Amino acid sequence: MRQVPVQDSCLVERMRYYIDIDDANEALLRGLEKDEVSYKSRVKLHLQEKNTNLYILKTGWLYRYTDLPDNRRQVLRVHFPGDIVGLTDVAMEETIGDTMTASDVVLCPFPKRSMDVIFRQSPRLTALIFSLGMLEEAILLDRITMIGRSSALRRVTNYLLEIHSRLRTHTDDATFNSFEMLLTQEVIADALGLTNVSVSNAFGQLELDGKIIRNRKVITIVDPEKLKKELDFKDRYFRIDTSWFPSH
Amino acid sequence: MRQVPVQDSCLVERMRYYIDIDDANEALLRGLEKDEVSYKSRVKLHLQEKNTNLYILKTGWLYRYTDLPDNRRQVLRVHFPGDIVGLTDVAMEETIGDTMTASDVVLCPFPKRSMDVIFRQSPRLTALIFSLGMLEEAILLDRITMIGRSSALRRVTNYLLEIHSRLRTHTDDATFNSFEMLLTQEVIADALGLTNVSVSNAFGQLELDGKIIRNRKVITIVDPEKLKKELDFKDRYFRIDTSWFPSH
DNA sequence: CGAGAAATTGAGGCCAATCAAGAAGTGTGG
DNA sequence: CCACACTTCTTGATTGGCCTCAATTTCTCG
Repeated sequence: MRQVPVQDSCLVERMRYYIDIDDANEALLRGLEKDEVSYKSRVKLHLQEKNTNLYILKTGWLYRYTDLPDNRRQVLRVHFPGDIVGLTDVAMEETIGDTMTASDVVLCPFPKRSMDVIFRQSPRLTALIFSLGMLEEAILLDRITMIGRSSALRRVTNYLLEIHSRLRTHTDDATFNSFEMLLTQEVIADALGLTNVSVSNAFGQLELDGKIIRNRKVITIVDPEKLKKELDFKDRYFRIDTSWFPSH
Repeated sequence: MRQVPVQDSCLVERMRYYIDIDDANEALLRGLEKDEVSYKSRVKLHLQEKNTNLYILKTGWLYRYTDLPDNRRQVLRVHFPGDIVGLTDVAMEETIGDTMTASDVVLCPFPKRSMDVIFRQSPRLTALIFSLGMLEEAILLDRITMIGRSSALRRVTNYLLEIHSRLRTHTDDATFNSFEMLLTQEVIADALGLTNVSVSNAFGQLELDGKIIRNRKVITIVDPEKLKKELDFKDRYFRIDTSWFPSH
C-alpha cells in the first residue's frame, strides 16, 4: 500500500474516485480534515460518547459493534481508509454502538455541525455524501441477505468478496486480488452471526477447495471474478449513480 | 386508522413529525407529491426497473426483497405510510431488489432528479431527508443484530416491537398498542431469516406467555414498555437529532 | 524466548430446518 | 349468502448444521 503524503486529504482522494471536485469544494473538504488523532491497534475508542463529532478514517481498519445482554457481540460494520465514520449517528442523539480499532489507525475528527456548512454551501458534495451513506446502507442490505439465508461457508466467502470489493475503491490496481486481513476470525464471526470455530472451518474449506490462499494474515482470492459468479455476488460498491448530481 | 383528506400531503405530515416546515418548504414538498398511483394487494411492482423514480408511500404496506439462487427469498425492508420508498436506490444505477405490496397501496412517484432541487433549495429539508435515510440505516443495523445473534422467539418478538415502534410515528395516539399485521408469517420469516414454521411457533409461544393477543390479523402487545425492557429493545425510531439542522 | 492471543481440531448436544398433513382463514363466483 | 378453491397457519416427527465445550497448536509481539 503506497504511502500518502501528509498534506494529502484522504477524504478528497476518496471522493475524487466518484466525482470531479472543484477548488472551492476541495477547500471545503480540506477544512474538515485539519486535525489528526492516532490510536493503537485493538483499543476501544471513547470518542463517540458525546456524539458531536464525525471522523474520517485516514489509515487502518476499525469496526463498530454492540454488546448484547448474554455476553455476545454483534459487529455492525467495518470501516476502511477513506470511510466517513459515524454518518449514521448524525441522525441520532445517541451513537449506535461502540468502536474498536482493528489495527493502528489515524482519524480526522470534525464536528457534526460542519455537515450543515456542506449542506448549505455545496449541493454537489451533499449529494455525494448522501450517496455514500446510501452505499453503506446497500452494504448492510447485502449483509442481511448473507446472514439471513446462507450457510456458514457462504457467509464467510461472501464476506471476503465484500471486503475485496470495498478495498478496491481505495487502490488503483484493478487486478489486485490479495489483501491483509486485519480482522481476527472472532471479529468476522461476530459480524456474520457465527462462532470463531465456524469461521475457522470455513477458511479451511475454502483453502482446501483452492478458492483462497493464506499466508500469515494475507489472503489471496485465487479467482475473484469466478467466485463472484458462483455466489451470485453483486459488486455494488465501486460505482454510484452520479447522473442526477447538482453541478456544484 | 383515520381517513386522510385527499389534499393532505402524507410526506409533509410525516416530516412535520420531526421538524417545523415553513411555507416555502411545504410548497417544495407538495410539488413532489402531485401524482398518485394505486395498486392491489400482493402484486409485484415493476416501477423500479428503470430506477428513475422515488416513491412516497401514502397508504398501505409494501416490502422490498431479493430472490436467492436456491429458491429462497430475503425480505430487506418493509415500508409504512409516510416512508420514502427507494431512497437507497438513489445512489445506485440498479435497484437493490424487487418490490411487492402487502396490502392495497397508494404511491406518489417523483423523479430522482427532484432530489437535486431539494438539495439546492433547502438545506433544512436536505438535512431531514438525509437523517431519515440514516434512520432507515439504524433500523437495518438493529435487524442485523436481531438476525445474527438471537433465537427465533427473540427475533419475532423484536420484530413486532420494531413494527410497533415505527407505526407509532404515524399516529397521534401515544398509548396505542395494537395494529393490524399486514404481513404473512412467511414474509416475516423471510425478513428474519427463519421459516414460516418457526414464526408460527414463536407467535404461539408469545400468546401462551401472555405477551400478545391475537384476533384475526390484529395483534395487541399486552405491555409494550415492559417487553421492550425485557429484550433490551432500543426504541430509536421516533426521534432524531435535529440540533444541527440548518434553519431553512 | 516466553506469555498471551488467535487459530485449529474433535466430540456431543440443541435449535431450527425440512417434510408432511391437516385445520383455519380468505376471497370469489354463482 | 353459501360453496368451493386457494392461501395461510398450525402441529408433529425427523434431520442436519452450527454451537458449545475443551484441548492443542500456531502465531504474534514485547
